[in-house]
Amino acid sequence: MLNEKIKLFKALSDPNRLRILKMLQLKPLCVCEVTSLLNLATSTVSKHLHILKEAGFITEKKDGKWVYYYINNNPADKRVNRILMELDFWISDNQQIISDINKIEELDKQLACTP
Amino acid sequence: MLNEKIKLFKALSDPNRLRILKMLQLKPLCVCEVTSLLNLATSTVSKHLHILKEAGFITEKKDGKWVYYYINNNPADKRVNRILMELDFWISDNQQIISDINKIEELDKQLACTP
DNA sequence: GATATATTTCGTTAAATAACGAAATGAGAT
DNA sequence: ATCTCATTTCGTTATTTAACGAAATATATC
Repeated sequence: MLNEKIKLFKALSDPNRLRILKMLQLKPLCVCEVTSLLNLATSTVSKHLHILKEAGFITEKKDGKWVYYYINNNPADKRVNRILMELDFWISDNQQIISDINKIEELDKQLACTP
Repeated sequence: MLNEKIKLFKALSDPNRLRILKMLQLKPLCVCEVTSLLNLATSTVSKHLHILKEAGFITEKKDGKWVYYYINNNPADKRVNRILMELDFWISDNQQIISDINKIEELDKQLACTP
């Protein structure tokens, strides 16, 4: 079904989801860290992560109390792999992305994941 | 702006627009031909074509009474070029697309573009 | 210039999407 | 077993998107 093929493009059609992908390429992050970086409601972030996972871009793994999200290193869909490999080609030179990456460096998990 | 980068993915996030791209790769078509093939309202098709044009995938050229749409051979955005070059990679093996292509072969312009 | 006809624009409707906060869930820590 | 959080689900709202038909526009042809 053509609608199935499109899922991938739809997943990439949101600024926040692209930001998440780039973040996770730097290192795996738990939901609360991503939430802190995007400054969105946790429920919203959770949904974005779900969409990215369904499309095959990311995977999750529990670690202690937290669920960490990872870039998927073994995507079933070769197109997903291509996009992940060439992500910079598709969303290069973006100020928002650069700022995100800087924030990740100085991210204090203790602070980000405690109310 | 990240929203600008996304325009390309959004343009690809619709089944009918992907069908149009593949059709035009076979040969240029006027709006009424595309309309006849997609079986949608002409106004709807016109909008899809506009979105594809805005994203840089296609160009238009008047010929007689008709406006013909072409795959853009000189996209300003290198990403657009990549997608056009590798379109089969992104939407391969789709029954709908195959059926469209068959219909184009036996398309009678006279019939398609006259009420 | 008038007419016929293809195409675009406009206004509306229905469906999909993104966001929020609150409530429910689930898994580790006590 | 209970408690404590992080996470997900639910219900709602606002925005965006896709579709239609009717009306407006534009352009060959007569």
